[in-house]
Amino acid sequence: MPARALPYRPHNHDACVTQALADARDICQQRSARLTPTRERVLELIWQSHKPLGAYDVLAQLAEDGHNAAPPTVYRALDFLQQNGLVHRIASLNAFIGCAHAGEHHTGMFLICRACGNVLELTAPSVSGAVQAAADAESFELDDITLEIAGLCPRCQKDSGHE
Amino acid sequence: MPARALPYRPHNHDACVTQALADARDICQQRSARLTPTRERVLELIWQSHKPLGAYDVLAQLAEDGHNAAPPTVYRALDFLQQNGLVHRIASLNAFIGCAHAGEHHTGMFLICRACGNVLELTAPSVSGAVQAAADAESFELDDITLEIAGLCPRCQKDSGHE
DNA sequence: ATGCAAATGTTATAATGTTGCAAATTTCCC
DNA sequence: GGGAAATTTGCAACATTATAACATTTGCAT
Repeated sequence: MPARALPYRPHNHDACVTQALADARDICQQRSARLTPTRERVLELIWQSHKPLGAYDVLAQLAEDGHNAAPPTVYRALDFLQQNGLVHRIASLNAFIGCAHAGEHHTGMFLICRACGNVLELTAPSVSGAVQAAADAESFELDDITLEIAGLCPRCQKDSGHE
Repeated sequence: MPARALPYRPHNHDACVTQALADARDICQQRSARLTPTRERVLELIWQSHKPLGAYDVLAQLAEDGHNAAPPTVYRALDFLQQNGLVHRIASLNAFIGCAHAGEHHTGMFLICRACGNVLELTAPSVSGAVQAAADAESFELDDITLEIAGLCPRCQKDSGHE
């Protein structure tokens, strides 16, 4: 039993957050990258759910903290977190989500439920392999893959049957 | 010899444009969708190269035509063209590119050269298959795939060796 | 011709993201 | 510890991308 698809199931989400923050601290330690309070707080905010958060949403939440931040503060924190593999940007949504495989050197693939908004990050070697092969066939030197799947998660498929 | 990867090679680009416009007229005819002058002109502008064009670039070019258009004009034309499978939006670039397989019911995969900016659209059944399988494995009902690969095209790989 | 639906025009505004520079903080080396 | 260098933050202004709302015009069928 794979215990997969956490975002789509009820779970103790505090554990997600705690784990993510602990991982982040470890990773930054290892790379001697500075996980400053603002950066850590932004990461925590991003992790508050499995729905991607826009930069301006983060900004608004910081404002609720009493932190009177401007957009560059948020974008810089997000850049840092991306650089260090702690969050991903979802291009099709202009939003950010906590990385579910921080540190692991992976190619993310995102299943985005257009009903509930939750996102599941997968690592699918067969997909990366096929993409790599397709790029090779064109002699294209692959650098970065954006792979975002929109659709309906299992839970929302059921829900749509009987409103 | 597959004669592939047209965008990355010298070619008679006027033929691309002519063909694209002819295809568009056919397709719109079949679907009784109205390819109005503005829409057709926007499509032509998008096809002026194999580099994706931003909505505001299109707007600027329309302005050069003497067409004093506002953003909604362009976005509406682009929406129409997307609806009818004539252009694709590249989410990672916020830009639009002519569809290389108009009418064919395909899942686009885009190889984006970060040096020259050209984009090659591929149809790779093995990739779509792997993606579909990965989605199935999570019981996710797939709706739409965004797959954009950034990297270096063959030509630009060579060029970067000897400035 | 008239009436309806689709398409376009127009104005304003929302949402997202960046630049540039100054001030503060941390690091690192002596 | 002291001080130069580098990193991080604050801040103001601005750039880019996209949409809302409503009026007007056009195409087309009756």
